[in-house]
Amino acid sequence: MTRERRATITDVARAAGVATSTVSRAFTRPQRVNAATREHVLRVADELGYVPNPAARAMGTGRTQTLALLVPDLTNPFFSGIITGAEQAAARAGRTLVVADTQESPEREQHLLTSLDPAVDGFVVAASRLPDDALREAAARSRIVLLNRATPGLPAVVADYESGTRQVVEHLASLGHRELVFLGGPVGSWSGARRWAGLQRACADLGVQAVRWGPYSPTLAGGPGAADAALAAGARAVVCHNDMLAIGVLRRLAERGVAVPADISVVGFDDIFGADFCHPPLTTLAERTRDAGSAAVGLLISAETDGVTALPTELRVRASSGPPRS
Amino acid sequence: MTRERRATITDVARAAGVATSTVSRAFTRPQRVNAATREHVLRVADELGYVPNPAARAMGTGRTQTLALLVPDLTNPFFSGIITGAEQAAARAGRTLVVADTQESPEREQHLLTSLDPAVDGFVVAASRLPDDALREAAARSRIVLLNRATPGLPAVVADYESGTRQVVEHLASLGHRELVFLGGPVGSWSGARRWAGLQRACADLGVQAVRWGPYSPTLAGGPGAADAALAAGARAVVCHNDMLAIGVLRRLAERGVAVPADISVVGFDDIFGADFCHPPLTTLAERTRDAGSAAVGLLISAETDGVTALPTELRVRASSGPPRS
DNA sequence: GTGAAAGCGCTAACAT
DNA sequence: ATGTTAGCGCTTTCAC
Repeated sequence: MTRERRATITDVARAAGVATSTVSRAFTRPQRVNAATREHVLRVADELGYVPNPAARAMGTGRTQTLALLVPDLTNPFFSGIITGAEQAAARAGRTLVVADTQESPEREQHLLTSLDPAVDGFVVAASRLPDDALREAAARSRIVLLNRATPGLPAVVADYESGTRQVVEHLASLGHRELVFLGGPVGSWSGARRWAGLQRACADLGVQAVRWGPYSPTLAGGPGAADAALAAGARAVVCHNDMLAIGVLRRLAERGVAVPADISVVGFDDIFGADFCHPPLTTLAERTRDAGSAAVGLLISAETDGVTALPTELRVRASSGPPRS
Repeated sequence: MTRERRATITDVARAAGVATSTVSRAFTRPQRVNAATREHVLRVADELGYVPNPAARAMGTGRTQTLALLVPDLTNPFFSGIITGAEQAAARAGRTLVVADTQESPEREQHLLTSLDPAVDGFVVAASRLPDDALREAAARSRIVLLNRATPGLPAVVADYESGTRQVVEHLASLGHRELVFLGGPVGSWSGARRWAGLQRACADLGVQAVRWGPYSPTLAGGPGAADAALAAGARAVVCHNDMLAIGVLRRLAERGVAVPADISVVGFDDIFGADFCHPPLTTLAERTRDAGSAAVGLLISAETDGVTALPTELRVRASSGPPRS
């Protein structure tokens, strides 16, 4: 099968009887070319099936009109919302989005940041696992917006964990809980640290005892270990690092015949797909992931160089939390 | 903040005291350059933080080392597996993957196929909504591999629906069901058509009555309408276009106090994230989406031009299906 | 084995 | 308003 050679700007120029620069302008600065000529050029281009070659365009301008989104785990539905939001915002702005999976690996994240650099105009890095100085160094080369991670000097979009964790604690306290266990995720997780810090502050204010256990894997697979530990210690309310872990915990508790929420209340973070139809439906702190994804892309495009955008969160109370059985 | 200018091949050549062509060769044809020179060049390049510019490379060669994946709906977890598999296969092969959402729109799919064309070396188009001739036309310009869609002349990766649907019908028949209702998805859906065709054949062979209703939206939102219709007609077993719809149906049945599976059995397709922890856990035909994604990318890279790869499916029997209450 | 030089398709001065 | 021309960073003949 022989593929047709793509029409170039030169082909269009020749067919339209104008210079290549006119064709170029007709596409990039329509107002800077006579209306009639523009019409004509555009029509000829269309007939020839001409589509500008972004690689060639990138060479002259240095801008690729492409943005990269780095996520730690493509299979985690939490990031689906972010991807969707980012993709929409990029598409709206006429940019192409490249999505890459860092597989929770700082090395791979670092590698992508350098190898993709010449190919893109900037990065949205979600839940970065990189140390602050590595991020700042990368930011000296490329435009970077952080998502659910913040470090001084870099623009970031984060969930408002301060208010969010307070909502969680108030909810549990109002149900009569006086102590809670935080089932923590990876030690290096920035959002995990913020969640725990917020919970602690809120607990202190509201007279609730809080302890942190873990780390547990922030996946369904982390559930059994976390659930067993909570059970062994007689916890009556657990707050999990994220929904994946929380759902894993729920499943393990069901296996072991433990009643939720009568025996133990379970709360998660993220409100991922599935949190409302697992059993029992999960009480969780919802983040506006679509908005976060599109906000991050927006910052990237507007060339923001600093500042933290905090997005509101919302506690979704479902059946996994309730008053402790006395 | 002034960003450092990226080192170019010229910088490396100058610093290493060789010609640019030697630097180029050191990267692209390591064996065609003296080992010592190569070492030296590579070391200098590393010191300068040189990373080849893919856009420039693309101009000379015409290959961008970038592949595009088009999906109808990024928020559908079914496609998460495909994205993951495709991304892994692309990364393994040193390619970059671009993911775009067609939003179930043939027009947008068409548009992406042409506008992205010069930017990528080929497309994986998942669950294409385009008519056969539009696909063939696109394939004359770009390299295309279809996923869960097939049309003569184009390479494709599909699930083995023939065997899969038979497993579904055998399962229901073995439980004592003598009739089933297929709650169909979008009319234009190729996989929907194959699923229905397979169900019909299997039903004919096994003496089961089958009727098709719909179309319903293949989303959670499609559930209520589909469930209500099934209920009104007294269906005892429904097979849904996909898991999203099936879970929507499940939720609606729960709302209406209908017992699953005693009153009605529900079966889905895809085994998406959540299918095993919704309530009751959903019996569904699992497709190997990760494998499908990576297989499609593999075909793209190996420049396959035709042939259908059928991937095995597996029925996951869970609690949503059972014998009808007599 | 290595260098010199000609493009790849496009944009952006600079002319006209 | 439009044409001319010089690159952008890299690969690739073609010489040496």
